[in-house]
Amino acid sequence: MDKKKIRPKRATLQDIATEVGVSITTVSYALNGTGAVGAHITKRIRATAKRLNYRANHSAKATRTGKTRTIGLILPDLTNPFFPLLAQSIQQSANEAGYAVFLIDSCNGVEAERSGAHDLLARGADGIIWCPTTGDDSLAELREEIPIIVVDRPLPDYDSVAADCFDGASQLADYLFEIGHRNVGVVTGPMALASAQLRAEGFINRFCEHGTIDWQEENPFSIDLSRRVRDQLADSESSVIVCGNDLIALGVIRFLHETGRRVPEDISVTGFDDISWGRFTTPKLTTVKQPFLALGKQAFELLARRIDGDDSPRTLLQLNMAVVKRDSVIQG
Amino acid sequence: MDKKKIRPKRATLQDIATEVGVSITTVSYALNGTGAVGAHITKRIRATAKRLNYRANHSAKATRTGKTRTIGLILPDLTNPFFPLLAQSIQQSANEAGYAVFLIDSCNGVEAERSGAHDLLARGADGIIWCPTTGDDSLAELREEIPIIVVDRPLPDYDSVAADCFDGASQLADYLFEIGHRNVGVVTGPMALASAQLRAEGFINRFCEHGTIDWQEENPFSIDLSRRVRDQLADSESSVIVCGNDLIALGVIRFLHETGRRVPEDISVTGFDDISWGRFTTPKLTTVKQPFLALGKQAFELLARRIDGDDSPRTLLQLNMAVVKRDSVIQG
DNA sequence: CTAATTGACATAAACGTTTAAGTCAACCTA
DNA sequence: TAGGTTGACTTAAACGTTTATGTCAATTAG
Repeated sequence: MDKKKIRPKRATLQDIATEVGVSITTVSYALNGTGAVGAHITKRIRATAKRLNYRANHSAKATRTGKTRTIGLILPDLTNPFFPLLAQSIQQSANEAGYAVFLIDSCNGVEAERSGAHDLLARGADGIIWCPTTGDDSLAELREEIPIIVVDRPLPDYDSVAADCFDGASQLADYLFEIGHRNVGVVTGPMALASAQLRAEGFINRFCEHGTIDWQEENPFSIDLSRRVRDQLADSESSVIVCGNDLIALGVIRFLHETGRRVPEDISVTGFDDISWGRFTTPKLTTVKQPFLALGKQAFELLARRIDGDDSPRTLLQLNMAVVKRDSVIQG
Repeated sequence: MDKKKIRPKRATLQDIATEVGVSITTVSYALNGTGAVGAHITKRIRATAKRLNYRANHSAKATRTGKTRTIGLILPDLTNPFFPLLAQSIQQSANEAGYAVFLIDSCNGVEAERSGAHDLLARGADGIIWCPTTGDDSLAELREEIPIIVVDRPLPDYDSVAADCFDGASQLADYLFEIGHRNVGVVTGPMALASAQLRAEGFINRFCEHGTIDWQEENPFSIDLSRRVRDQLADSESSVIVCGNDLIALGVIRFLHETGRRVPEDISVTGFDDISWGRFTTPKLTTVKQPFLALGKQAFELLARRIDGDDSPRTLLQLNMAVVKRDSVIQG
């Protein structure tokens, strides 16, 4: 007769209440530990809740409280292994605090970024952690409506949590200089992104104190190299190529390999981020390590404070980086 | 005086209603196009909605309708590049249908899998697409409460959408035989997983018709190789190593390289999945291609039908695979 | 011994929606 | 012209919670 297979309706507070013989209120108080309820009744309520397999209706709770204990995480490209690591660390901190995280891959699209953020808002996320695809402030219109933390790529007018790329790049410069390199080629990331720019400046400022930058070229944060970069590489006589991130470095190593030059025997290469692939390539990649765990933790905690109403001034949190010495660099 | 910075309260149907001078109901009807409302009023309602920057309160809608138009996606490990690709394709289909997707990385933990699913249920997801970490049916208790589609790794008692790994592996066997290989070593994935098992069986069944399997060993779907696998590889005199997925293949190539054997000159290697890294390694990986787009599309569409109440019998959907011939294999 | 306090519960309003069931005028039909 | 139909809108109940306020007995204070 009735066509629809009845998915047994979820138990509600009401069900528990009638079963135990108390009011809905008491059940709510008992389960949330938010009101004065006798020990005995509490025990019985807990028991029947378990027996009826009660699970709170989050939507209802949300309409009442206006809080969903859900945060959104908008990342540019899960295909870049940096981001899954970041996502995992954020997810971990969030889960520990009882938040669920809603991960959205904007696939490097500003439009997807915007619509994803709107979705999050519509679904009632309490806050958003965002890594901007471009340098654009594409979420400007939402800034007043929901707390947003920008991660990895500092953006003006937002709370930001990022590794101290400038310093990390300086450390890399020191290291390369120490082991004898004096001439470098540089492949930066897209200079519109703060993170790419800071890396480039940090390195160049320091290295120029004693060494020389043979050439500098821009490339997307991708393993695919632009024509211009390939041309520069083909002609380069630098002893080391410094890359804006690991992906670029892998692309560079691959190109050098294809054009018959050995890494690191003929030419050294450095990356940036320390994604896991870097340990498994040949040669193993020398790079600058992102503090993934700390990054996720700090970003989430800052967001949580904002959600709880903290309205102290905008923050820019910088975390330390460190050079990871592996095989793609030898003495210059 | 009042400490909390007032985030301007979101506009509600009520606000629009009083502004226009009609009832809440009319506004709801007009905005959803679900009731009979005059053209003129509709236009005015739309206008003021836009002016007040109205965005529906999704939680409230959800408590009333019981639908959130949100689906959950539980994947084992975003760090494995197969999954971001899958996630992107599911996300695309879902977004086109007006669904948001809630991505959860279970980090290969059964417990995280379970708690993630509970979170989804609590947040009122309408359905779940799940790729099981192990062969365990860890979501058994939820099967009656929410539609669940298992993807990539068919599991009994669930609707499943997966590539036809058995057939794909058979094709690979045909190809290798055709170009002259007669002796292979096989590194399978964890045989507890249906996908790993089907790949192994599909290959072995077909290849054994004319060739011989020198040895077979199990390894996690990871770039790290177990001691046993490394030992087998060190002694192996097979002309080709067939791997359970691309990650394993990359690990194998790396190990062979470290132990002084050239790929493919000395020994050929095949992968499975066709993750994007495979195009950028040296040598480029010969593999069997997953139909990512179709996989995501079919999985989502099946889920959507279930959400809409379709209760036809359980489905197992198999999608075609194809061998991708690149550089890691030469004639045997 | 009375009055104030406390502990344990209940009542009822509220959150922002959707939707079944009215209402009421205007139009059509016969 | 009486009766029915339609179109445009409203009323009010409902979804499953939370929470301010109320009630009433038992305990405590003076």
